[in-house]
This record gives sequence, structure tokens and C-alpha cells, in this order.
Amino acid sequence: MARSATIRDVASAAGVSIAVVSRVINPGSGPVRAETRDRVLAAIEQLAYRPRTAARELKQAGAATTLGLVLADVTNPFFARLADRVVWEARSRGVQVLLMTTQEDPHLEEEALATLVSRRVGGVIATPTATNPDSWARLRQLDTNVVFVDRSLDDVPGAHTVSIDNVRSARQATEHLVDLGHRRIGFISGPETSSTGRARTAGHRAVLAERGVEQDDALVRHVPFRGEQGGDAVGALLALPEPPTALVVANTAQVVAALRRLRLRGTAVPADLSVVVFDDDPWTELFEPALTIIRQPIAMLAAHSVELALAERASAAEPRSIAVEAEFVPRASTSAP
Amino acid sequence: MARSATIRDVASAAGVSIAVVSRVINPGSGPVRAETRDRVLAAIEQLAYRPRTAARELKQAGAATTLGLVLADVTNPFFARLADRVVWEARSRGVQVLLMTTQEDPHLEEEALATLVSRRVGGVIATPTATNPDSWARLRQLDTNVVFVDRSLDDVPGAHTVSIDNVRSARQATEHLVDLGHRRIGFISGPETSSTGRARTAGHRAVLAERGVEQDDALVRHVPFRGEQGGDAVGALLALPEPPTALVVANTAQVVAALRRLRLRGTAVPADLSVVVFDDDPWTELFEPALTIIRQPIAMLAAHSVELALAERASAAEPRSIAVEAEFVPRASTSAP
DNA sequence: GAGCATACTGGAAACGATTCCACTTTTGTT
DNA sequence: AACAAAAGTGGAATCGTTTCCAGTATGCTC
Repeated sequence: MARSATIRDVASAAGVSIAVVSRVINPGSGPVRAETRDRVLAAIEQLAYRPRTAARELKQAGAATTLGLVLADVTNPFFARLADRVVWEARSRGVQVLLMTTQEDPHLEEEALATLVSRRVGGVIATPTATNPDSWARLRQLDTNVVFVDRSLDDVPGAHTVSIDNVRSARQATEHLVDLGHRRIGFISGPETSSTGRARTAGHRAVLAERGVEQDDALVRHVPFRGEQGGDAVGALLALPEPPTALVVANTAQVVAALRRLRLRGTAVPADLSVVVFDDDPWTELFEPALTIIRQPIAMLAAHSVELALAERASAAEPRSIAVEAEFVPRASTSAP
Repeated sequence: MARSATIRDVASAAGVSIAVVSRVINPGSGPVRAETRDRVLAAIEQLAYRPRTAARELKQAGAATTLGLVLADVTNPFFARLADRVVWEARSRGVQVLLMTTQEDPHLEEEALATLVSRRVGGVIATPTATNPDSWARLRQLDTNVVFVDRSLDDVPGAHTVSIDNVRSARQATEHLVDLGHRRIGFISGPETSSTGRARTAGHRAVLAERGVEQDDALVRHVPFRGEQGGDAVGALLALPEPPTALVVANTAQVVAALRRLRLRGTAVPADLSVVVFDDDPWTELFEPALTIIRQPIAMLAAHSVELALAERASAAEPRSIAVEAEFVPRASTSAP
């Protein structure tokens, strides 16, 4: 296999210097006579020359041309759609996206960040899984914009945050259920270490306190975002001496596992158990009964994230925290107990 | 912001030459005295030095350390799970994945391929959307392994293919329906340009011919994989003077749109219309009635793809075409007409 | 047609790593 | 104690670009 053509090959084929070829490749970087340009372009075409990114990036230190997107789990439809939108937004700005998945594994996350660091990407958008403070700090230190989306980490100074107002959304869900007359409300949340998990349980608890509903810690379950444990959590809740009459679930994977379990047990929704989900998969509407959901404005999340990730990097800039509005969509899976 | 440390900074901090630092960074590349190594490592730690990928790649010509994954649509759960598995497989081999999405847009696909070419990745796994023969050819020309997964392209010499046997799976679906007594079977397939679309309709037609069922081209609809057009297709089919009593649908996005439309029209499944889907989303089981599906062995697809993509590159090697077995899972959405 | 400002071109120095090869030091053998 | 082999180290070339700067050709003005 012949070594692929370099700028030098093109230069000699076109009978010019490599400097000229470089100017042809990057229009606007200097004058080139039209006739010369044509000759160079012909040579490029003929040799199928493509400049090597590696060499290019090596020379131009801070290439804001690539953006890292570190997702916890593409298998989660919410993240998948977020990725889709981020790619779309980035593309409209002529930026490429390096998409990495951590599968909710702190180790993989650390690896992903190491890659991004050594690639010197222009910005990073991430749904952090674990507290890898060193890795995040390293990114900041390179003056890379760091944007946490959906979830966030407290101990990463300088990182921007984009998410829905989780406290508020959890409040809405719980208020809705309390208004319907529920007094024992199960809450399947993300891990306690996750910012979303904490914010949502906080909102939930606040409403219960305001409404004078008795709190029972046994009703709040912290379950990994990924995997099948949502089912076990539901099982445990319904096995309580005083089982809940309503349930709030944190994401699609969990609700799928939970619904599967409910069907197995013959628990009727909403007759025996009302259900609210933090997510917006098209299937939630098709499910019988249609699920009451909290719909996150994915396009907005993506737009703001990309914006911040690509902003002029000024280490001094105040980190911003953007909260977008989620929509509460009551449907058929919630009713009076 | 201070320029980040280079190998030279580390070398002078540790009082050694850059050659030694390089050997420390890549263990096994040459001898280093233990004491020296410690000194270098300390300097690395202290300066937070991280080698730049760009420089590294520039030197080592054929770095088989990165693999490109070009997906048509991460929003499609099938592809999302494929991505998840590919990342997993690649990681177990110490390889990183550059995930790019084309959103079923030939333009975006071409861009993605251009990136991959200029990055000189070791291998590419793709679900091709369009015939971009030049781009694919360029990859082959660089002696990059090209693996098509799920779908394939005919006019790309040298590319490997990994997919299920689409003819066979479509046969199973149609046979199942014919056995149940259906004579008019609607078929919502991918675009005619897609290999899967063609293979599946071929299998479908073969069974009809064998069983002496009258064929009607109006019953076969070619619909984009992405978007909402599955709904319109269903509407059109049911508006036929002689509407079908059964329906085969090509993927999740299409079936979601289709089911939404059916619900709107009040068409009962399977009483009025039996439904089979080429896909395996957990929701298909939760849907009422549980959908009869064709389950693709995603883990196998991923394993084979990564294997081929990372294989020793020998341009001479015969391109392989691997067909893995899909599983037909009859559930409640199909019954006698 | 002289003088000057531009347009165009090419030589050479980076960028930050890896790697070959020659050189020095240590170790082991007899 | 002498010598060979092995271990350790550093100088310098190289990978494929971009970019600075100096040099040459061209066009314009008077």
C-alpha cells in the first residue's frame, strides 16, 4: 500500500512550494494566483491528497474546532437525543463532536477525559458520573470550557452547568400527586451522589413538608441510572407494610424495569399505583395507560451547552449556571388513589 | 493561561533528555533505570504533563489505536445499543472509539468520512446512509478496514459486512403471518436504496410467491428510517380499497409513528391489524399488546464488527461478509385476521 | 518610464512527540 | 583483573503541517 500523499507531494506535482499549497488548502491565509491555485487543486485531486489532522493540530495550538461530548449512557434515549441535538448544533457552527460514552463507569469516564485532555479539545460537554476531580481540574487548567449538562458536580470550580430546575420539576410531580390525594409516594431516584438525585428528592421532600404529609425514608430509593434495578426497587416498595399509592421514577431505563415488574405482579396503573416519569420517550405516550411525564427541553439543553462550550475561553469568566424550563405533562398514569 | 507542559519541560525538570522521558511514557520502548524513571514520573506529576495526541499520531504513522464508528442515528435505540456494545468491545481491546452521527444525511456522512480519513483512523465501522463511493474508496485506499454493519453498500470494493440475514428474517415474519391466515400484508420498509430494505422486501416477496399469495406493490412502502413518516405510510395502507390485515415495520422510529396513527384511528392490534417489527426495544414488550419482533443480536454484531475493523490490515485480504442469526419472537401483536 | 505599493512565492523555522544510533556505564563471567 | 555483553542515556532526524519573513514579479500613478 502506497504511503498516502503529503503536502510535499502535492507541491512538487504542482511545481510550487509547500507554502503555496498550504495557502490553497486554507483559503484566506494568504494570496495565491488563480492559475496557481488551479494547478494545485488539480494536483490535490489527482493525488487524492487530504491534509493530516494530526499535523495540523500540532501546529495550531488551540484548535477550537473539536468539542468533546462525554455521555453517561447512549442507551438512554434522553442522552441519545441530547447527543443528536448537540451534534446538530455543533455542526451548524462548523465544529466536530467527539462523542464518548462512559456507560456510567467512573473508570471509563476517567479514560474519556484523559483522551480529551491529550487531544486538547476546545470544549467539553459532559454528564458526569463520578467525581474525578483531578481529571476535570486538568481540563480547566488547559483553559478548556467545561459544561455539565443534566447533572453536575459541585467540586469542579469553573465549570458551567446547564440543566432543568430539578427541584422545581420534582415539586411539580409531587404536588400533582398530593393534589390527587396521595399520601404515600414512592420515589425512585438516581444515586445519592448525583446532583439530580439530590435536587429531586429535595424538591419532593419540600412539598411533603409544606403539605404536612408524613415523610418516610423507606419510600425513597436510590437506584443506578443504568441497569435493571428499577424493578427491584419497585418490588421492595410494594412489599412495604404500607406500600405507596404513587411512584415517581427518574429515567427511562428505570421505568421500563419498574413497569415490567408491575405487570408481573399484576399491579394496575393507575388504579393501584400512579406513575410519573422524568423522561420523554415517545413510547411513554403509547404505553397503556399513557404515562404522566416531565419533559425536558432537549434542544434547549443542547443549544446552551454548545454555546457555552464554544465560548471564548477566558479562564477568568464567571462560570454560568443555566436552568431551562421542563414541562410537566399530566397523562393517564396518575389518578386519585 | 500558561502554555501546557511539553516533553521538553519534563525532561529539563527531571534533568534528563527527552528520549528518556519518551521511554518512560511508553513502557517497553527501551530501558530506563528505576531511579531515573521515578524522577521523570515525579516531574510529569508535578507539571501535570500529558503527551499530546496530535504529536504522537504524527510520528507513528498507522495508529490502530482509534476506531471510527459512523452511525446513521443514535436516536434509534438499535443503533444506540450497537454503539454501546462497540465501545465496550473496543475498550476491551484498548482501542478508542470516535463516534460520529450522520442523522441519515448524506452530506453529514461525507463530512464524517472526511474527518476519519484525515485522522487516519485504524478502522471504520459504519451504517452507511448514502452512496458516497469516493469517500469510501479513499478510506480503502489508505488501507483502512471498512466494516458495514446492519446495512451495506454494494459498490464499495473491499468492505466487510456484518448483519443479520435480512432475507431470512423477512421470510420468517411473512411466513408467520401467512401461516396465521393473512393474505394482504403491508410492508413498511426502509428506503429502496438501503440494502436492508431491498433484502427484506425480497424475502417477503419470495414467501408470497411460494405460498401463492397475490402480490400487490401498493402494500410495500419505502419510508425513511428516521422521522415521522411511518404514520403516513400506515394511513395510506389502511386507506387502500382493500387494506392489509397485517403489517411488517422496519424499525423503532417507524413503528412508534405507526402505532400512534393506529391509536388515533382506533385500529385495534391485533384484531384489526397484526404487527411485526424489526427491532428490539424494551418498550415493545411493555406495549399492549406486546409486539411480535425480530430481535437482532446486537452484541454479536458489535463483536464481529470490531474484530474485523481491528484486524491486521492487508489490502489483499478477502472482504468478509458475516451474517448473524436474528431471533423471531412471536408475541401478542399477531393473530389470525 | 521611474517609483512604489501590492500581489505572489518560497525558504526555513516551528509544533511536540518518537526513534535510530552512537556513546557511556554497569554487570557478569572466567 | 580483563573483557564482553547488557543496560542506560542523549543527540539529532523525522513525522506533515502552518507561518513568518524575505525576496521577486506585477500593476498603478504621475
